[in-house]
Amino acid sequence: MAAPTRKFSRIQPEMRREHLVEATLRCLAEHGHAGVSVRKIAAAADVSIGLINHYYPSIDQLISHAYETLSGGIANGLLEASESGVGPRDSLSRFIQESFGPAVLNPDMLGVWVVFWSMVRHSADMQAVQQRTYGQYRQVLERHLAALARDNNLTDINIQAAATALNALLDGLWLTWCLNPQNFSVEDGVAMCEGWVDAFAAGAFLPRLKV
Amino acid sequence: MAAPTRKFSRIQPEMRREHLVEATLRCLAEHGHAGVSVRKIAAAADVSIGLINHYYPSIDQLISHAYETLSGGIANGLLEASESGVGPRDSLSRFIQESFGPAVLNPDMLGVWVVFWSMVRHSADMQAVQQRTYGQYRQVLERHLAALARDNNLTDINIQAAATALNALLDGLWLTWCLNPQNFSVEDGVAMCEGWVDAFAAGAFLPRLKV
DNA sequence: CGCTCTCTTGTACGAATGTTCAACAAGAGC
DNA sequence: GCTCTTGTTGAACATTCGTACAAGAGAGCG
Repeated sequence: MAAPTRKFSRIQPEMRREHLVEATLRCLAEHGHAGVSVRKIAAAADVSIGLINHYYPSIDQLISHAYETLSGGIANGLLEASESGVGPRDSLSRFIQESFGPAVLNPDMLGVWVVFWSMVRHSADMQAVQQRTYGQYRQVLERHLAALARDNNLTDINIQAAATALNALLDGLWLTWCLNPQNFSVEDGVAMCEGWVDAFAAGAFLPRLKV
Repeated sequence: MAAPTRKFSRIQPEMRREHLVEATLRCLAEHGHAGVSVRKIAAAADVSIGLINHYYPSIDQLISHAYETLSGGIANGLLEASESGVGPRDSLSRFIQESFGPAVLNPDMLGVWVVFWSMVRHSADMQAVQQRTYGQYRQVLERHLAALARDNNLTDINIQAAATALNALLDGLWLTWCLNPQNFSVEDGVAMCEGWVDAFAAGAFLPRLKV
């Protein structure tokens, strides 16, 4: 009578890992820190509890892998967006626009990042991922800022510090907005960042950021 | 022979609450999210497990109280520091200096704030504390920035957006530094913020931040 | 001194946690 | 069609969690 329903299906390890990471991110976005749970993630991925530990010896490694995946995805999005610009000034505008896009600026995401940050201090793996991805972000900004400085005949400026500042402004606005989206509008956020880049191009930061 | 050692001592409710909050902050700084534990906090405060629940019906309320205490303390420190300045420009410098002082810029603190932020989304109490304290920070910045704008004959500038941006720059640098203190030096951090204020005073943001 | 109030203690309980492991079954290879 | 590999399952374990609650003990007051 009842057809013997398939109890589970096999998937290639690579696919399964991707599948688990995706479920992890969904779980963290929904439950925040409470989502760091083998059982909750297993339920979100619709697999058994044991399968998680089959692929990841400990749950920390799954979280770490999810961190790397999310960071890499966003870094790629920002890189692609900025590369599509014509000239450094336009590239920076696209970087800013993408930073305030729905994929990045999302209150649900705050719950995810907060989990990651909380683990950076106690996990060497997470520290490594953090440093690598932060380096990626800043490197992209440094390249465009350096080109912009050259275009505007700005010399002896500390590009690394400038990229750090712009990145911090973006991060700070992101954090502020995620904690309470009513703090400011997306347009104002973009305007504040664009204003910073304009000021940079005009040499407004030169006196403080000499190399 | 052995003197009957006192098993515990009574303290006035107000003092006890302060004592518990202090232990909570120490616990969060040391253990991060794992520090959100009645047992760990009780051990840190050297009291019994039950006493926590005597003063706080649920642990969330203790965390919320700790959030309010820490935020209020830092807000007071920043307010006092900035009030000691002569004129708006100096006040802002002192605000910046204090923001990069050891009481605020401390990697241990990141673990504490991360716990608070993670609870903001799911707790109305925490949301209320967040909005109140963020308003305090920004209000102080708005006052000094408005005075500085007046001194420099800048009109029709969106002071609220400017305060948001400066606050975000401070927060973003704080976050970046706490995640990895080797990202930049404190002096560079101060320089980037001072540079932003200089650019603001020079009217560099006027085109983007018209009211 | 003794009474009383309540601050404080510590056990108890059910629920949820991460990890382990033996058993099952899907699907490729022959 | 059979075998074998291994992806997958789910029960079991010790641990930790937050909260409840009855009993104990400090300290002020009569």
